[in-house]
Formats: sequence, C-alpha cells, structure tokens
Amino acid sequence: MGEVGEVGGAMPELPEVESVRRALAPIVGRKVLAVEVRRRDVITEVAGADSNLERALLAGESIRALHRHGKQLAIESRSGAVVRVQLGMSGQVLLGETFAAKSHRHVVWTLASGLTMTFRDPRRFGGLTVAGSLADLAREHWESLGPDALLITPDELAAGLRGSARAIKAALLDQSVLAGVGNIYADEALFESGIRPSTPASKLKPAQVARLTDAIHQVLQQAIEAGGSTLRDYVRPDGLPGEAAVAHKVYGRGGQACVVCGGELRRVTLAQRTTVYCPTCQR
DNA sequence: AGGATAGCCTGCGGGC
DNA sequence: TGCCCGCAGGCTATCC
Repeated sequence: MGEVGEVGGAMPELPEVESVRRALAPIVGRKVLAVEVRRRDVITEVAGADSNLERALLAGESIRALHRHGKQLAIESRSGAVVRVQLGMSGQVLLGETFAAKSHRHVVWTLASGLTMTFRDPRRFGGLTVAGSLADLAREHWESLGPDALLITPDELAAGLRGSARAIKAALLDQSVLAGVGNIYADEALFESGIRPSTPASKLKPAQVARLTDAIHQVLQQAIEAGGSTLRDYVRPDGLPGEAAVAHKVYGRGGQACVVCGGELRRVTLAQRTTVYCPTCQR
C-alpha cells in the first residue's frame, strides 16, 4: 500500500471534516496493529474508556465505522470503543507512509496491510478523545451539540435562535445551536441569504430563517462537492490541492467588490471574529 | 443561565 | 534578506 494522501487542512469546518471522513474509508474493516502516542496531552479520556491508552486508541481492534457530527469525527471499533477526532484549526489526519518527516505528528496508528494513519496538529487546538462507546461520547460531548448543519430544518434553526438577542453571526458560530458552521461558512451563508451579520438572532423573520437554512445547506454542500476547503494548503486524498474549487464570495474579501452589486465589502469584528458582508445586499 | 470573554498555540505574511 | 509582530480561529473554562 503506497501513499494514500493527506486528509484535512486548515480551518476545518463541516465540509472539510466530511471530506476527511470520506477519505478515511480505507481504514474501515482494518485491524489496528499498533498505536504510537508521541504526545499524550492531545488526548482526553471519557469515563469508561479503556485505562490502557493504546487500547483506548483502538490498538488490537478492527475499525467498524466512521461517524461525523458537525466538525467532529468519531472512529468506532468493532468492540464499540471510539476515538473522537477534533481538527481544531490546524489538525490533519494523514493516511500513508510518507509523512515521517513531518513535524507535530502526535499519534500514529499502524494498521493491517501496511497502512499508517497519523494525527498531526501543529497548533494543537484540536485533539483526540477516547471513549468506551458512542453512547458515552454522546453523553459527554455530542449531546450538547445542536443539529448537524447539513440536516438542520428551518424549524430547528428557528428554535435555536428563539429569544436570543445576540447577533445572528454569533449564534451561527455557537455549536450548541447548530453543529458544523465556522467563520467562513457563517459569512458565506449570511451573504447568500441577504442577512446582515449583526441582526439580532430573535429578530429574523420565518422567511429569513428558511432562506438562511437553505443557504447553510447550499454553501456546505457545495464545499463538500468541491472536495473540502478552498484554502491553499488543503490537499485532497488524490493529492491535488483543493484550492479554487469554490470561490468565497465574502470570506477574506473585505474591501473588495461585492460579486453581486459591485459595492465595497465591509470588514468588521463581530463575536470576536472577523466578519465580512455587503452593506447593500445584506439588510 | 445565557452570553461575553480570555486563552490556548504555531505558521505565515506584511512591513520595515 | 531577515526579523518582528500581528493575525488566524475552534473550543473550553471562567466570569458576569
């Protein structure tokens, strides 16, 4: 088995994580022969996880399935034990054998047939969580997440926004409202639905919530189909860069011309995050 | 108790 | 050319 590829890149939001999940398909059904923990502090344990860290990381197990909720990934073994992967800002999962020279390789799995999987994360905003079962992981972590952003309905989004005075941009970044949207796709979805990011969440009319829901689905789906991020250091499993697959219309374009009206896009800080919008198209 | 804020961490790009 | 500084931001803890 030669190099399979580099899976994951910068600024992972739902589409990037979904791309990683799909790209990890080769590990399903394979046995984990060994796990090397090079940096223990990237791993947290949920009560009930195997007290032996390598076993908790699925050493000796066969991989049964790959799950995703929002931006989080879970690798489930046949025994039911799971490893949650959070990519954070700079996390990657590498599949193949040609990555020994890379720095920040925190955990390395050796699987059957010579396949190697590596978790690397230079900034360490991400990490791994080991749990005895999906139910344990859900109880400790996933239950606090809102509906997955790809599946959320207008009614569910409306319920998450009800009574909330904060800006819609802040609400979209809140993973307990919906899971999977980060700064990039929040701005893109608000642009597509013509909603100003500073609008109080509870002030959105039902029609706006419906449009926003559609826009969230659309921008995420489009990004998944394009193979994940558009950012330059993202590399798809086939080794081709994902760059330029989708052009962001507002993210990173403050001061530039709106692709719809030609006006100047405005760059502000909202909810501690750089936010770009069109003052003409977004009311 | 919802919501705002701080802090974690490294790579990179702009400016000089 | 090379150095320095600011910025990027998902998530958790903490505070109000």
